[in-house]
Amino acid sequence: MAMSGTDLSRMREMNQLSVLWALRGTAPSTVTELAGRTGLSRPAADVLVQQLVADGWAEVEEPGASSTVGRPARRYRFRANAGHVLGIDVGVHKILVMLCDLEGNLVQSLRCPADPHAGPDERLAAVDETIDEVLREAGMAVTDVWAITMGVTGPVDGNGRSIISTHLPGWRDTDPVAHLRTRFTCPIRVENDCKLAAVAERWKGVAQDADDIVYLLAGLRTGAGLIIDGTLRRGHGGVAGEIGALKAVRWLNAPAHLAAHPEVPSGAKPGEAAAWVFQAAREGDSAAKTAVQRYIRDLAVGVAALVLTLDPQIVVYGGGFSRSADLVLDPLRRELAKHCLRVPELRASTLRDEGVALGALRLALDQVDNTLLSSQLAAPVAPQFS
Amino acid sequence: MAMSGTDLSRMREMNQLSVLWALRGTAPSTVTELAGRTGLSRPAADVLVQQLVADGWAEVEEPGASSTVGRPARRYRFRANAGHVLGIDVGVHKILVMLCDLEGNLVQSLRCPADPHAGPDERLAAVDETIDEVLREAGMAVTDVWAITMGVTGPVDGNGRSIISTHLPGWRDTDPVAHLRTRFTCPIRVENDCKLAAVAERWKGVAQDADDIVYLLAGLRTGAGLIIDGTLRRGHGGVAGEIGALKAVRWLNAPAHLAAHPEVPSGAKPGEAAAWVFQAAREGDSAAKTAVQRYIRDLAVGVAALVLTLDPQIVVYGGGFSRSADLVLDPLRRELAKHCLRVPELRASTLRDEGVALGALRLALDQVDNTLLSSQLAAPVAPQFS
DNA sequence: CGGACTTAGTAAACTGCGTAGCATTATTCT
DNA sequence: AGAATAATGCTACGCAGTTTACTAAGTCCG
Repeated sequence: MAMSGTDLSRMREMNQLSVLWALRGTAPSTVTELAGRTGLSRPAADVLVQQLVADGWAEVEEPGASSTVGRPARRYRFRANAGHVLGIDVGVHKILVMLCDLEGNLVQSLRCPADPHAGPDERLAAVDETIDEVLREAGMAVTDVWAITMGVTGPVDGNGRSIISTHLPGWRDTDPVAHLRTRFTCPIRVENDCKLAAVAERWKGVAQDADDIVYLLAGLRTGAGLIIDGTLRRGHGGVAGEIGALKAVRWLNAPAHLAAHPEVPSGAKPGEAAAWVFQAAREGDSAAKTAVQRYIRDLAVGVAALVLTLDPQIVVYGGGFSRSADLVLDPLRRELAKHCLRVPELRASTLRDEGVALGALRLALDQVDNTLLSSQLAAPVAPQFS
Repeated sequence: MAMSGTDLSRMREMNQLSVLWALRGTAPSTVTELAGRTGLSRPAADVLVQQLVADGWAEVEEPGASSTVGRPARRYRFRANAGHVLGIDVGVHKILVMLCDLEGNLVQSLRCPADPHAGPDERLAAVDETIDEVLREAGMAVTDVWAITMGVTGPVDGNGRSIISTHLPGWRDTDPVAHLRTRFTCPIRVENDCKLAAVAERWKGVAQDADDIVYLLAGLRTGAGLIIDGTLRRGHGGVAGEIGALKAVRWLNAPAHLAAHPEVPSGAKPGEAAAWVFQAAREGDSAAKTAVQRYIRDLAVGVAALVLTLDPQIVVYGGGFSRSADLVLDPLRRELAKHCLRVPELRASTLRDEGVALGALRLALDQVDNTLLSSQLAAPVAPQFS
């Protein structure tokens, strides 16, 4: 609560920001609309929006065919393409790079397969190539990128370095932020994949209406991302949500139930085996149904621990297994009812394998908002460093 | 981020608040000091602080013997006794009422024993009597109280009604907020005791330096209160932290280990039995040491679940058993090291049985800050309703 | 003991910002 | 074509904080 005194120039800054926020995320607006939305008088809104145009934050749309009586109004539009941000999902098997503008509209994206055994140098080189390709196709230069967020598996510290464990080979000794800094001068952030996917659900997924969310990344590995009071929570050391480490919580073993089915086609990869068991269960195979049941029973203990701790409004079931959410949600809900005082809503993610990259985009956009659009409002150029 | 436009009158309001915040919690200040602290010019700080004096928020201290060169300055002081708040701890065995001024200085407090079997009407009557006695001794009228927060055992919903379970007999069907509203028109809040004690640790306890805190109320019942990013978290339904409900977490049984010692003096109450076992363990009794060990082992599972979920900076061990923290902290730390990825600091509370009431005071003060000292700054009178 | 020095308090002029109100302009309706 | 409607542009106004200058009230030192 360290309020500080304000003078007139700061007031103008605030009002300019207020107009800018009123401009964003809406259809092109007239000055009168802006005045109404900001609570400012029309002349004030007018000079402020014209300043925004002069600075390059907004652009004018001259009146066309008017549909109503009276003099047609000029409309002003936020220049969403003044800058762009990158969201990157570095997975074990794939790399996904997305580029969007300042309003979050997807401009370009590219998925490229990755060698699961590739070391950090090789993997980062593949990331670089994918980024280059995306920028090339979008016709962007390096300086058009205002922020980058990258998602990786496993816990990450405040500096973006992997700690404790990760399934990216050799990643423990890598500093991906430093790598990206050799090419980009904008703010760069590296974050855990579950946490990013959680952010994505609140942004464009099934949890847009909630402020307290537990997101489950369910696949061969199970992880969680937590949003409390609308904000992603990392914990003091960046390992919030890693409930699977508790021995009483059988998250490590839970997916093993699925692989243990006796009739799984030999030679199937683990992920395919799980999908096969889910399908068999859907078709009535009783051994498969038992396997799924056991998986859910073990999964539920960890989810219950998270739910009892946080009392969220919504639990989102995402990750690779969310394609089989039809088999999981109802039994999981019943299991949770056994454990929890208050059972939250349970929803299946619909973001498929794009959640991590989308969440990365959102965090990068947040970074831009905090750096450029809050404290001081300069002309639109890429912010430096973080 | 719904920024709204500002005009000059609002700017003055903000600056007045800024001066008020600069005035609070510090020694009486000169205008020059205020100007420096707020970033305003000296004339501006001057007229603003004089307005605060006129409104009754501040008072002047005429210059006395000056210790430095130059003309001695008038000093201005926040009028902390312009209003007061009540913090109430309604326990099973006792009622504790505290009264403090707007800067949090304790003005009066009174503890009075309660009949464990008393019903809600009788208990609330005792609360009323204790409040009256405190106000009488402090020479305060009902209208001098600007906010009240009351702590009770067990989960509480957003309206202050007990849900799920509580150990106050008959409390489920009581509306304590409505009861207090018959006498007080100020904002009233009823909150779970663990949560309040957590708030107290961050305010005046051992966790003043942390923003992410797990507080354990350890006694015959075990409970938890969570502070994340400096804010008390209730969860969507008010049951955040109730990890003890999980069967894999043996919090219900954990204290039973202490009572099960074969040589506990017969006729001892459960609380005394636990204290006896702790003392015996301290003196080397091996059966007692085993009992404590088992208690800690079971306690640790639940704590680990909370810690793994939230990754806090500090875990505070409070509640009735915190007198025996010397026996608990080190073994608990070792147990946590087995379960957790990152072991947080573990500290013992020093607030004895005053934590709940202190936390209640703090929340009541927060309420005053939000109502009176933030949006609009009227003359100092008690806010109405909540 | 008195003048130089330091700091506080006060009053004026100045600048900047948003508001209110009115004239002007562009379009539709009759 | 003229009335009605709604946006735009312009000017005078009031208010808040800053700057600057000056006065008041102390201390320090020769």
